[in-house]
Amino acid sequence: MPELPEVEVLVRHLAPRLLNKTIRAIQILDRRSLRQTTPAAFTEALTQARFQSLQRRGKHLVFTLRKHRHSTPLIAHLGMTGRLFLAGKQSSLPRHATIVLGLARENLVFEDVRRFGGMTLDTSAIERLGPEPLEPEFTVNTLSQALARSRQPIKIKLLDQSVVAGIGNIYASEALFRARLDPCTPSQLLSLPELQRLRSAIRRVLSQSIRFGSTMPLDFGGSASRNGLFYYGQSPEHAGNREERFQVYDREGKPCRRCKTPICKKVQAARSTYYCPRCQA
DNA sequence: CACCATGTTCCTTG
DNA sequence: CCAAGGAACATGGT
Repeated sequence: MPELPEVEVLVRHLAPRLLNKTIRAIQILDRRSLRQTTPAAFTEALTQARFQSLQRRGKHLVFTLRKHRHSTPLIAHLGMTGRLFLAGKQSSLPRHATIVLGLARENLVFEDVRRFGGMTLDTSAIERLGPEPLEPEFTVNTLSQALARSRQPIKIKLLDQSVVAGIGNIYASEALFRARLDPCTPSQLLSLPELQRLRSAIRRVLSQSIRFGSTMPLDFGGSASRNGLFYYGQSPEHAGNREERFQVYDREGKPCRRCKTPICKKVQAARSTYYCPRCQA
């Protein structure tokens, strides 16, 4: 699930549903999902705390809770396979549920098959993030400065969360296709017009994907069998539309939508990059 | 069995 | 000190 658009849609879904609700009980089923804090400290800080706000920063969910007139931040990251959802108290927990925050009538469930994600009270990871790509702070100037001294391929640099926050492996390829840039271009060689195209392409593809919903409709589609667990983006028109949503990602060998040339795949920094060899020359 | 997967961090090397 | 590359983390799907 987790790149900026998916997290954003999830945040918009959860925020109004959590507002002013109080955590009554906490179950930590797998302490590996707790980062930089002990179960005791986590439970002590959050039990009887009330949800005041929920925002997104990069791929992180940032909850602000209120307890004894103090604000406590709670950070969640979904890693590769993390999910966060509200479920009725009577519904059974999924196999890989790791942390359950019990509210009055529902549970906020964190589940994570691979356990690359987690929750923490430590905000330091947030502070190291680069600008929010959809905010005015993300300018050609800041992008240019972040890339100026790097010879690394631009595709790899886009995955660096200190350059710009929230882009992952899917949207890095998608943004470069829309900007018509070769993923292998050394970052410092990008011209000003190219950087403008890249910034604009990043903003367009992220905004469009937020509008569209989740990139992982099948994950949510399976929720029906889980009785009561629900997610965003599970409307029928979202089923099986991965192919329509992406211009290049996971489309190796299929015709470029713009020029019909077969899409290529190559490995950079141990991750797959997809691109059109003609449009992105 | 082999390889691949939406992410991040830590260690090593230059 | 910094940039860059690679392994590690853990599990499931094809």
